Amino acid sequence: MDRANTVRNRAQRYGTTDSKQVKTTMYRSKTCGELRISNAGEQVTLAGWVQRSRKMGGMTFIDLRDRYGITQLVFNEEQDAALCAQANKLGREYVLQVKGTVSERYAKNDKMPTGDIEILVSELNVLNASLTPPFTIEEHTDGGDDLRMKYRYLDIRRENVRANLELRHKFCIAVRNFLDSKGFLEIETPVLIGSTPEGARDFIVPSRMNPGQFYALPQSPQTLKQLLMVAGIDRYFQIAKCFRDEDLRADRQPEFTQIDCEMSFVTQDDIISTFEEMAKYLFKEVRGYDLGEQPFLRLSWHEAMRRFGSDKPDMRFGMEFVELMDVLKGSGSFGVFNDAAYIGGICAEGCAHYTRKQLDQLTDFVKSPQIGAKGLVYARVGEDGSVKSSVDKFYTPEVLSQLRDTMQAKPGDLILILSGADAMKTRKQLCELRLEMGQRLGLRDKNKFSLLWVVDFPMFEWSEEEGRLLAMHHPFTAPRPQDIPMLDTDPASVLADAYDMVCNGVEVGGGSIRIHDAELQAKIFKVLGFTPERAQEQFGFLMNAFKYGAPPHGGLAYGLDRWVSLFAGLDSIRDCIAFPKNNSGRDVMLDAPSAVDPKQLDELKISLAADNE
RNA sequence: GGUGCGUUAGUUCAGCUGGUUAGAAUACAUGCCUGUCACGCAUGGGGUCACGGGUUCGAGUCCCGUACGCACCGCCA
Repeated sequence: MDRANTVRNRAQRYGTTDSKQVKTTMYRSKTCGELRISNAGEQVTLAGWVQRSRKMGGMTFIDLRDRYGITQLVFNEEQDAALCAQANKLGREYVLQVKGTVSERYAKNDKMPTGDIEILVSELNVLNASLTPPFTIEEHTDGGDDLRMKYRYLDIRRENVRANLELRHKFCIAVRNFLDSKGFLEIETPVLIGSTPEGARDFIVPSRMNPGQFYALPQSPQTLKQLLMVAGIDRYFQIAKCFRDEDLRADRQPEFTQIDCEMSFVTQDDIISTFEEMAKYLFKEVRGYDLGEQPFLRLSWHEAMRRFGSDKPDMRFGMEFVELMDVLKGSGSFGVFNDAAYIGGICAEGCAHYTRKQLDQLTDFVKSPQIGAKGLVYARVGEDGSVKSSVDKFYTPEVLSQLRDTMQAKPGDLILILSGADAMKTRKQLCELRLEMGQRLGLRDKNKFSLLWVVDFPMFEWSEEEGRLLAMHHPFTAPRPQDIPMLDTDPASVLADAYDMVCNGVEVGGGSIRIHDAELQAKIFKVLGFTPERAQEQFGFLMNAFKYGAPPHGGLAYGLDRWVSLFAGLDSIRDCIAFPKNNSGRDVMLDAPSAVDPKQLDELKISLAADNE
């Protein structure tokens, strides 16, 4: 890959800060990214870090780097032997200030924006020395993740990490511009709030002035933004830090950022159209990607599960599920299918040539512990339309032809089939297989984006662990008005006025119409297994507020880290967070969390269990 | 709470079926080199093979445990 081109493309794509915006200071008159051939002859002062130095006999070249780019410095022994000797002593990442003349290069480098010029240095100040960094400060570093996190301040000097942070900045500016133009007020809500047991585990913070009592950090500003609606704010947003004390993943951090929004006097359609417009604006403004005029596709949760086995389907490619119960159950002697509660297939176009080895790999994939399928049935469609499958001996050619026709498979296609006793579980397994095939066929292009809304989520889901219904979204979500009567008769079938925005198989935002009626809210808590006393104790502040004229309201929250990761094509949200936590929730740079001084614990009236000391 | 993979030079890694003094690349240091830009060439220093235990005549290599890292499942309203 041509490195200079990727740098230039990224600068265009991300709208990297124009270095000319950076004003002259005592330390420098120009940045390392802005000088061009038109500046030849100018006297300039630059400051930056030594990226690399090259000694060629009596000449020494140093690449000086700052946030804006790299400029080559040149020292010539014949012209100033003492200065050249000084330059030869400089190590990587030394901080320099240099004065000199911009001059046209004898040998130009068309791979870098400043490649036509160099600085003939007349004065060199070493502002600070540097130890040899533990990994190379380059786009393709030799450092592993752990080491990069420990020395994150060096990692951020790398052009691509810095570009991710710049992209994040651009994103936030665009968010503020859009929401401001729509009349939203940015309002900060507290970070020290009360603990609520519903949902994720809270991070808790002891209160010195109230011994034995604890604040909690918000999992989201949900209830506070609803109170702002009661307060008549009408349109609110906040770029809000949220905290959840759960296990981490590549796309999950214990503290993360939401674009949290709420609106009054709106229906689901009002919210969807507002935030769809916002999504299109952000894609165009920040990513330079045109999502077109068409409204996003909307799928009900049940339809998404039926057709893709997921509530966040990747719509960059088709390969929809085809249910095969009518075709394969009971029409042959294959016991596995005859006992199945669900049989579903996907059709991989042009994959009939897959070798036995490749098919075995796919079988191993679906049988792996994280997928957990029992086995994989496949059927190849030959060029003459004939079907050759792994279950040939159980079915007549007529049934297999019917399979081909039901799957709408063409000559050269490969049909992959999973079955199981639990329809939902099997669909999820088939979803994983679909994503794997999409990956293998190159259909999950990081530069292509496909968005949709998933709507009509179930209101509740059954928790085996707790033996009760839990709110699928959160307990403040309004049921669809037509489903409210079912709260008494069949709560598990009630659908919610809730919606998720999904991009490329990633949930990038979610929200709902909220309950604004104290009685309905009390009823939901009852369905969730709260006694009236406990509901009042934990959520009384909200239900009481509803009694003072709460307007109908609803909202949505975008996951900022996920948006930026998608825009930058990152595999992990860590790469767009300045100082992320590792897999175990540790900050390896600060070595946090850590034990505290016993004096601090005494002040808080906290004692630790013996086995923790 | 669980599963898988990993831990060897500053760094990224190789090291076979257990067998003499543990290698490569890169980084670092020194020297040569006047148009390099992944400069080149030569020389050199650099290792508690994560930790603890076990098997064995002998362990970087096999076994058990622990710690740490990454990915995933559970969990994440």
